[in-house]
Amino acid sequence: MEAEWGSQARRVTSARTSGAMRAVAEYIGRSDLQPGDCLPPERELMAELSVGRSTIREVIRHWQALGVVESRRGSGTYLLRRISPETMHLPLAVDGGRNGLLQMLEVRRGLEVEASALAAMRARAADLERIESKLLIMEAVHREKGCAGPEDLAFHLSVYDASGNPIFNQLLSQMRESVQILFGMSRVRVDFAARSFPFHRKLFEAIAAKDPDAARANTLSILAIVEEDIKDMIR
Amino acid sequence: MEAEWGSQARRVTSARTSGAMRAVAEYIGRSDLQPGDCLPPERELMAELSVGRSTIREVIRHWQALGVVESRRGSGTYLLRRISPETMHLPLAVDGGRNGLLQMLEVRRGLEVEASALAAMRARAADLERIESKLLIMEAVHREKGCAGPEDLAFHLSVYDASGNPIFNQLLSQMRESVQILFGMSRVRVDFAARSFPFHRKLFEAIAAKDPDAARANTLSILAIVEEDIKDMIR
DNA sequence: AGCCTCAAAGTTGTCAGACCAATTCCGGCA
DNA sequence: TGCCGGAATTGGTCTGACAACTTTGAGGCT
Repeated sequence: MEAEWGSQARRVTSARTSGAMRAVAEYIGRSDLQPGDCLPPERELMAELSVGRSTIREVIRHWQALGVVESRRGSGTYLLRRISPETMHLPLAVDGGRNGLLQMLEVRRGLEVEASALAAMRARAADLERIESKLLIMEAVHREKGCAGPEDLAFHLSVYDASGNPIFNQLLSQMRESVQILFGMSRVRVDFAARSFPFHRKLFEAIAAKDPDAARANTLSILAIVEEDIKDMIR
Repeated sequence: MEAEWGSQARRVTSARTSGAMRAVAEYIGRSDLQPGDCLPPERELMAELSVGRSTIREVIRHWQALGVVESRRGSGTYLLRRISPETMHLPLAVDGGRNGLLQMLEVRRGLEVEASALAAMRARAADLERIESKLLIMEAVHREKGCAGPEDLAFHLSVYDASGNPIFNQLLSQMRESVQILFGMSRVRVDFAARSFPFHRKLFEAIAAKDPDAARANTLSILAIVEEDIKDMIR
């Protein structure tokens, strides 16, 4: 027995273009092109798919908008991320300015908390080792220089990885990048988020103890400090 | 005093196209076009911006890929979401298939929990009224038919709105749609997630009591049931 | 041999014009 | 009034051409 749950699909691209889009996605999925490699030139794709060049260009523009490829004039079109025909794309529009930054931080909080909880539930010995090593590096650098930007990032990335869900890594990495762009040129005070420093060890301990709730709580503590400092800076 | 925090930006579009993209974004931002309204025809934009039609079309393809506009052959190009030149776009790629579905559900859990917590912190009287009315409708339909798909959706959407952060609505709506597409044609058992039904009232009460932690917990309860049923179905 | 210069080839960016296909609009007809 | 059919409008695609830029490699110089 079934019931309508409420949804609608619409055709959004015409036949040839969507066909070419699928073809390109299949080509990328089938080929062993790695990010950074060069796609075949437009004229070649055009001949291979038996479509006009404008159609090929619109397909490329589409993938470009989704961050899958990058075109360099005079050189070629380069793959940025591997995709396959089954890949789903969720374009996210975020307002610029103070407001968008704060909104994005709230979204990031939700993701970060869940990633930590998952890491606590699923981290294996190897994951814990990796996280702890990043933590030790971070603590050392922090003691020496008073801050530890890249090392902090490395620590959190290792937590995302331990969650076993690559989407968190992808989403949060992009959000961090966007936050820095909104900041303007990725420069911050040396003591940025320094007060969050002790909580990183507590987060690690919660993950090691396989305690999702404690991991959630400590992540919230870290982010509360980070967000407070960010709000200070954008004043 | 400053410190490098680690980031890089790159040029990705050429002069005319990016200029036209900005111009279209400005046009949309300045005009009072609402979602659903029709943009000027390509030939008109072409003349107005003094660029070739192919350039205009590539710009439109770009916004189309990002879900901002939709083109209908013979009719016109329609605005789906308002943007301005300051809007940032974070396209995310999610693997399809069973695995991708489960991963997406985990991401959704993080977002949904945070949205509920924010709603509990910020919901005003009008928001609570809206949420309660959706809840009552949902309960009524549920008692009558045994399920309440669209009404359940309406309830959750009102919670997202009460969070005061439109990104949650945008992301979660897209994820729900994607989940349904992965499901195959949006048809489910009539008793889908029926056991989560009582927790909806508890969630509302937590929000009304301005208790973020209770809101988090009840949202987790709802999602645990939903995820369990989904896992049953995709077996 | 090694390095520099520069022209040729290759590639993306853009324009113009034409035609097709789908939709919409409007006037005439019953 | 209401229906119908053709004209106008609009997006979709192809073709050919040229511009702007990068890469490559041959040739010459040291």
